Amino acid sequence: MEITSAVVALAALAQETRLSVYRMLVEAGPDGLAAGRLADGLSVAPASLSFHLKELLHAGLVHSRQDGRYVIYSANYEAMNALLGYLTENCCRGTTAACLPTACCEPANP
Amino acid sequence: MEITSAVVALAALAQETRLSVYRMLVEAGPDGLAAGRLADGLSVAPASLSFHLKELLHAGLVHSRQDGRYVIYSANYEAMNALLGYLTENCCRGTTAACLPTACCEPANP
DNA sequence: TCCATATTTAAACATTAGTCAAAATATTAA
DNA sequence: TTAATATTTTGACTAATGTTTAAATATGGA
Repeated sequence: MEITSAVVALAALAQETRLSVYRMLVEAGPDGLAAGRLADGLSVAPASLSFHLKELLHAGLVHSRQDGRYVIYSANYEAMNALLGYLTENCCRGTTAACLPTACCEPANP
Repeated sequence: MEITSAVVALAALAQETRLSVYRMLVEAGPDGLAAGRLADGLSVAPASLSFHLKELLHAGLVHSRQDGRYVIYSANYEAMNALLGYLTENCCRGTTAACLPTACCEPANP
């Protein structure tokens, strides 16, 4: 992963509405949710939601597909994993056993 | 984890210099690196680096400690893990077995 | 004490991001 | 075709972000 795309992805998630949308989609699973569902669930104005969904799309964090008059959004799990991998890459130069997201290195010495 | 602190952490990482600094610290391990080392390694002006380190500190992503005339920064691995956990929380409602960063859910259906 | 090194702070400036209101586009149903 | 629903686009406005230069603070050694 390139640092530029990591920055774009992180910036996309670094906003409360978008992070909420994203987490809703992560929880929803591969089937995703219609834009209107997201707008209702989060009480966001449609125009605002559309703006944020475009950011998430542009960052490659979500997919969208047209379904009749609805547009269904879903999380891009591959992108998510690539991002998490990028953040923890070469953690502690691999010297610590459990250098994974759920237990990435020991706490720093006090 | 609160959404507010997640947003602050993500915003802190959503900038090329800060992301580079952070990854350098993640790789360095608990011992950390002096500010000057980071500035040299990344060719960033000291004032600019200081600004970014403050952001990372404020976001809780790094620790700092004074060591003589140096200030040593190190990654806060607990904060990192909390953030990654927050992003993948309740992924696919738990219906998919391998719902973890290294393999978070199956790809969305095409 | 005085000087050099290490780091932070402050101020000014240009750039970018988010929100809102209004209008535009697309799809379905009557 | 007309009306209603779903979503996106545009433009205007305010606020926040990142860079640079210069000065300030702190530590260690001559």
